[in-house]
Amino acid sequence: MSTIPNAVDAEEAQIVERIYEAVMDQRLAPGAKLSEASLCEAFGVGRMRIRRSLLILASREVVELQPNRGAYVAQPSAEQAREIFEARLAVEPSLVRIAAQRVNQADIAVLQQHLENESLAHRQGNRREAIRLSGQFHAAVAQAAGNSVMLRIVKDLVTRSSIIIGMYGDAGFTNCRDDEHTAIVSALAAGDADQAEGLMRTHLEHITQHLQLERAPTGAQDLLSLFGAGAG
Amino acid sequence: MSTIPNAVDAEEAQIVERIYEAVMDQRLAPGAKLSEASLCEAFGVGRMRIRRSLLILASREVVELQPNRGAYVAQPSAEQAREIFEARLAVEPSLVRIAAQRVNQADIAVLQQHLENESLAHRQGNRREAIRLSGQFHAAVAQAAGNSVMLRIVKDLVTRSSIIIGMYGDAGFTNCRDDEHTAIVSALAAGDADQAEGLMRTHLEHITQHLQLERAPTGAQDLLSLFGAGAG
DNA sequence: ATCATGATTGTTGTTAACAATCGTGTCAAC
DNA sequence: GTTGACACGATTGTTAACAACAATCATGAT
Repeated sequence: MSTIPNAVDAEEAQIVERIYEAVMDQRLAPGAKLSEASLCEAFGVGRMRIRRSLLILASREVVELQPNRGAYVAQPSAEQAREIFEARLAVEPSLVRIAAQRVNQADIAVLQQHLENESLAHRQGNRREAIRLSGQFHAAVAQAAGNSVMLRIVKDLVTRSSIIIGMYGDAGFTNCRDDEHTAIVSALAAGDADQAEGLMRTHLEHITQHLQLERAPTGAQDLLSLFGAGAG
Repeated sequence: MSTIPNAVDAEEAQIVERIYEAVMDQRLAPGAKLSEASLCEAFGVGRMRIRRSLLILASREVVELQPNRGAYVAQPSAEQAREIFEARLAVEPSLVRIAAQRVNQADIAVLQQHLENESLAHRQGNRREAIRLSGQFHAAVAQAAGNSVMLRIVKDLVTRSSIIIGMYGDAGFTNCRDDEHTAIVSALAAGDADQAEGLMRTHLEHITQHLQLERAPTGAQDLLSLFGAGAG
């Protein structure tokens, strides 16, 4: 599902996508520094590519560019967190309604496969994969709705949500409860738009309820071990 | 209302914003070429700034970056047009509902001032200003809703809508009918969320109905006369 | 006359060196 | 012992020159 920015360059899009995913499954903590030199080494590309990638990520507000200081993984404020989840509550119920009216058998199969993968990751205790898939489920719904514009919007919101959950979420709480995902897919398979919309709304409300919007940021990390030498 | 991208640089943000607005009020036609040299001359800045600005615009899909060919104002396909208006129909009714629940007297005053300005531009026959304000009304609603994340989303969608209307719209049709805007503001002032939502929905459906999704692109233009020598 | 071919020109992409800025550690003064 | 200034090192920002690519136009063959 390479839902990368505008078709600037394949290599560049891949860099953006990998940082995106690293942020999404919390391998990159909020506030982590993304120095140009480290990224150059990690991805084995010139400084220009890194610079452009960081600018794209900044324009999506996944990283913050501090002038003369460098790039850092974004640390949304409590107010921004509120706005992001309010946006999701405004967008995703409508989105799943659209999906319910448009899905075909193949889309359902894809979603069910996704549920399977989520369940597997949970059973295997693969926390990172579970987090990543949990977030990507919402993007998969957008994909099923057949609207790439909304897909992009949801993907950005979900990624920033992962950061927020990392900052303000309960300790053991990952991202979503997958049984709620299962219920949504069931409603989609039944073509019940009302139910799907309602389930999505309550699902998002559940996530929001597990946030404690008074917290402190985390630390930095090592980039080379994440991206360098065949890790993707 | 400087709702520019991430706080990269004031000068850069201004360049992005001005191109944004030029696209929005159709001074820059769909498919118009944005050569680096012309923009450097027009804005009086180095190539690097222009390059970064174009990348930001491309990541918002307002311009298209063709490798080794340059930057062009985007030309959304009929399918993309459908998706964009479907997204607006999914987002903006929910947004105006939020606004209805949250607006205070000052917000209403701002919106009414906006209606005033729209009306004035219409009466004066200032077509460009009318188009610009007509689009910005929807951003103003997002502002009234107090959600900067959704403001950003709506602003991007509205800008791309302007391109679409330029490509696929009826001849005399500008952007929105401002009496519908007036009705929405009235509903907001009355705090009637249901009515506001319904009015926004029908308003967007009206716009969609005035599109003829089978057309050809337009031509190119002169950039220096647009941005150069004190024109903004 | 039309089409293919090749040089030319203009534009974009890339690189590397340089300049500016910020954070840190050291040293002296209080 | 703490605080301030200063200098050093590291990182980012900028510029300019160069390379690569695409479009255009002229040329010549069919």
